[in-house]
Amino acid sequence: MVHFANYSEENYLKALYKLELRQVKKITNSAVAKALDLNPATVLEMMRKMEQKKLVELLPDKSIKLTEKGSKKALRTIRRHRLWEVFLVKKLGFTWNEVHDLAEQLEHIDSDELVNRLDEYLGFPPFDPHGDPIPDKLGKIKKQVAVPLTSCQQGPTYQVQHFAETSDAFLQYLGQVQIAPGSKIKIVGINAYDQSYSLQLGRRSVQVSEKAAANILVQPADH
Amino acid sequence: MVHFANYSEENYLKALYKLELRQVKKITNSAVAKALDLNPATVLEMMRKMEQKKLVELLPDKSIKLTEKGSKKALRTIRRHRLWEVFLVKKLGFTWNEVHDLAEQLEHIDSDELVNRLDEYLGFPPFDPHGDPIPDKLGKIKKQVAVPLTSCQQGPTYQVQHFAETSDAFLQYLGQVQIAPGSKIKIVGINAYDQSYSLQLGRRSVQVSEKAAANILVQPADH
DNA sequence: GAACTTTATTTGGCACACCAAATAAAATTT
DNA sequence: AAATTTTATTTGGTGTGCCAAATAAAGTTC
Ligand SMILES: [Mn+2]
Ligand SMILES: [Mn+2]
Ligand SMILES: [Mn+2]
Ligand SMILES: [Mn+2]
Repeated sequence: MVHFANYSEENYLKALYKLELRQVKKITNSAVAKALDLNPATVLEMMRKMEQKKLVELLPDKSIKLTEKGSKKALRTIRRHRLWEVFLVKKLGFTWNEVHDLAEQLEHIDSDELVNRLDEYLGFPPFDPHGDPIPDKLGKIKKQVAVPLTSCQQGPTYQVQHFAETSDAFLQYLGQVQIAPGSKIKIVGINAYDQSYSLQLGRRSVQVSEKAAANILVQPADH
Repeated sequence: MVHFANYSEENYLKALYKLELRQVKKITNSAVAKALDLNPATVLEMMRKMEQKKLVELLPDKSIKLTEKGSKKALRTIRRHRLWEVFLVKKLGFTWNEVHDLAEQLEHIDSDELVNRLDEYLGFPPFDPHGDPIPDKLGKIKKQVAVPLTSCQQGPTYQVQHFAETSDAFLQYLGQVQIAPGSKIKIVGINAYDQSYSLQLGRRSVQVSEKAAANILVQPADH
């Protein structure tokens, strides 16, 4: 074969889409490199190729933007990924935390017919096992709404979207506990005495007040 | 990723396995090249790498032989291929002639856990939609038995294995109609008057007597 | 057994997706 | 505004799989 479909390209598109979703202000080569664990030089090279293919625009301020075509393509891959995840959990009995890496492979299987039949077979599920919305055949996807951490359960991983407050004090506080847009958070427990939240961020444990938690807006992490 | 699992290697292993199954007397680089539609130089190069990895033996007479390790690995890929084919037909409603190319992609998804669960989900099917046996978890596969063309139906493609007669006259006859081990045959019809068989070989149509058909031993072509 | 034909191997190259190190440009600090 | 730090880009690689053309070896025919 030697030309392995669009394996890499699809991964770049997904990464870009997710950065845009996270409202990263300026999507740079290095941001993408970090997201995909690649060298910035590699990303730059690829971005130029993808610009040729009209999948991205490289703006004068060096930021990268998906074109309509690029977005559509990213959503097709995300659709596949999430539908395979549903299949693995619902039909093959995997648990939700086992399926991501497999879906990372399956998402690149190149056939719209296959994915549409899979969708039908699964009963057109609107969400994947992690709570993320599944784009439909036409690429329409439910807007992901960020919710305050106070309305979330223990267990799943959430990703910080933005904050409901912008005071210096709050932002400084966030810096202190190292919570930023993009951070992945698990709720470990809620203190029965003062309603404060015990959170897990990677290997770090932090404690935040209920007030703070109410201002942290998250959505289910899509893995 | 850049190191796409063992995509190519798996395809070489499958091709070698199938050539051995067809009892090709001497499996050469060019035979493999033809089977995979590659340049012989490419195959040679790959064979040397695979020899290093103890997947094949390169014999003094320049023939290629799978090692035990190589065979096992080939069978794992064949198992995946055939199970996915069953899935596509039984669960997603594809027809048996639509599934091969998809399975060609799916077979390279790297997870034993996945394929074993799929096997279970499908109820441990012994055969794929083309009638080929599916190796079990341990790589055990039912010996494929060749049957006379006279016991086959119209429609599916069969592959010639060997012949029940070895007379010069018969072999010469086969040469004339260009039927050889490995040939793919479809039965187009059986003449009601003399029981002769109308066969399709690629784009060639040939007519053989019932007597000849009885001596042509075939098995379902696995695509 | 010489000539020819076929098959195998070597050689040099290519595309893709990647990286590390050097340099250039931009942003930040002082 | 200089100096410093950070970020972006260029440059020169690498490994994997592939090919075409040249050469070498083996087989076949005469
Ligand atoms: Mn996932
Ligand atoms: Mn992926
Ligand atoms: Mn098949
Ligand atoms: Mn394959």
